[in-house]
Amino acid sequence: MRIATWNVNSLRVRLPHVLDWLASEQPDVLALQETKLTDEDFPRAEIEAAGYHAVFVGQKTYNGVATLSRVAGSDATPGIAGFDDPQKRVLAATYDGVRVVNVYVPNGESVGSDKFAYKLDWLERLRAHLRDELRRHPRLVLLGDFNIAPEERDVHDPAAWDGKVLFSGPERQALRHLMDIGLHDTFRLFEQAERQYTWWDYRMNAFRRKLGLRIDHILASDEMRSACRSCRIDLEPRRRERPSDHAPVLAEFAL
DNA sequence: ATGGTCGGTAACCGA
Repeated sequence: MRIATWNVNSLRVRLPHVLDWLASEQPDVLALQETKLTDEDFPRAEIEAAGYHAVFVGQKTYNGVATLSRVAGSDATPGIAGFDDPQKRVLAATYDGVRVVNVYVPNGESVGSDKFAYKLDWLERLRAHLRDELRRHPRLVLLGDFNIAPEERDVHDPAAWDGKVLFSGPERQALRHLMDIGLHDTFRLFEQAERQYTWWDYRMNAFRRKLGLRIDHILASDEMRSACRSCRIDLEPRRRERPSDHAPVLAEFAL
């Protein structure tokens, strides 16, 4: 079972890239973030023509998540239980007994801002929610744009990013705290080359200069960790014309 | 040198 995540930064603009990537990589599940469109504008027909089912929860202009899949998902559940958040950032569904939780974690704007406080609060609510989900679903994958680089090796210049949003102490601690419930970074289960990132600022030729951060993750429960066989970042879509600022991440599970 | 580039939407906000 191949499970992937990709922040597309507007599904309307990136649909050709997504359709090409589905054809070339043929993931069983692809979690998309920042679709930036309402449910009525979701390109369902184009996705289905490519042989994929879709569940989605979106809004105008901002946020929005969608999960595409070869087989239809069941028990699709938007949001975090008990948290009436108008921002559409979470969508869970079950595929062949695997609970897949697709998240677009708040960006946080800058350390100390209101949006930063929202990000930390949001992560704590997600943690409580996932603890319950894990009890019900031992086979669980939590994936998406976390807007947090876990370690120094996930940042092109850790000294410059020290204390900055996406790499600040409170954010990294919140991510560790979330992973403490029993979630494992599939990327780090395997030997990886150095300086591998999933996001590069559009400005200053950051991608060409390899100035990135690894902020998109595929986390696996204990049972799914045991089944995980690989995890890699695909840079090919980021090299194309008019790319998303994020690259897709793909993990393979022996299921 | 505190900028820079995108996307969405219609003067800027969010990332």
